[in-house]
Amino acid sequence: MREVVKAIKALSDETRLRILKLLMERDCCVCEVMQALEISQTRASRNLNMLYDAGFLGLKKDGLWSVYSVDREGMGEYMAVLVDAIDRALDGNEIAAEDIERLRKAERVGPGCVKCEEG
Amino acid sequence: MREVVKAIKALSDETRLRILKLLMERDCCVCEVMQALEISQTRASRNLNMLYDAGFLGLKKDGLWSVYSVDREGMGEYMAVLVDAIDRALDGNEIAAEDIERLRKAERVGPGCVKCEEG
DNA sequence: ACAATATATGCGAAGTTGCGCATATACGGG
DNA sequence: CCCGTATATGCGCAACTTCGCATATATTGT
Repeated sequence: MREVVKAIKALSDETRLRILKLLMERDCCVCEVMQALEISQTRASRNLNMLYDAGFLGLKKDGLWSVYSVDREGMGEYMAVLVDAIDRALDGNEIAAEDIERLRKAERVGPGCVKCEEG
Repeated sequence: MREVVKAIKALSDETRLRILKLLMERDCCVCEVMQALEISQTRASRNLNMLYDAGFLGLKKDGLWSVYSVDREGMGEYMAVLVDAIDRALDGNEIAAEDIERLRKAERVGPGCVKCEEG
């Protein structure tokens, strides 16, 4: 029961839903998530970690980068169903679409980059 | 997006997951939920209302009683998927099973009843 | 109209969450 | 080994949540 609540709590936040939807598009490192969602590094890192901690995401270190991905095999069966429900619920959502659009232009650069200063 | 977050937030609490699972067993009035979950009247009423407000439950007034039910037709399609996921996740869960067991012995009585005083 | 009962709600206290700031950690290049 | 870069984290504050108490509201029977 505790685990189930934890999983759902991980999904009960707009930032994390946007991240999850973004990662369904493709795997991302923290700085790409920052740019796509136009949020701070702390915020991106923390929320990614919450989804990871709840078991929704996989993490692969690639040099300096932490690359997160939606881990459909690793998560419990009911969690995959939850992910599908969210995917469906946010299909065509404007905010999510804008996030994905910005992801296209994102680069693997960090806090000091021009794009992040602008926001 | 706001609606989706609201729906998931409504599910992100142990009490409300127990209530939802209980109502999948059968429709209940507030006092039955109180007894089954061994929680206060305020707590039962408030959490039922949150699930109702998010669109998961239907409400039918029957005299003095407010009878809540899982409203699969009324809710959005993705919400029904969420409900199914939770049903699956809590299948065989001990706490949920005990709630259902107590529901069998529950009666339509209110705050002043012996059963509620005991808890 | 009044009493009894089932449910809803305003308010406040205690706990939790989200997140910015500053800083720590980890990694690769020179 | 030192520096620059990408990510993680301790701390603290502001906002939000949960829930009990007391009370309000609604409904039924007399």
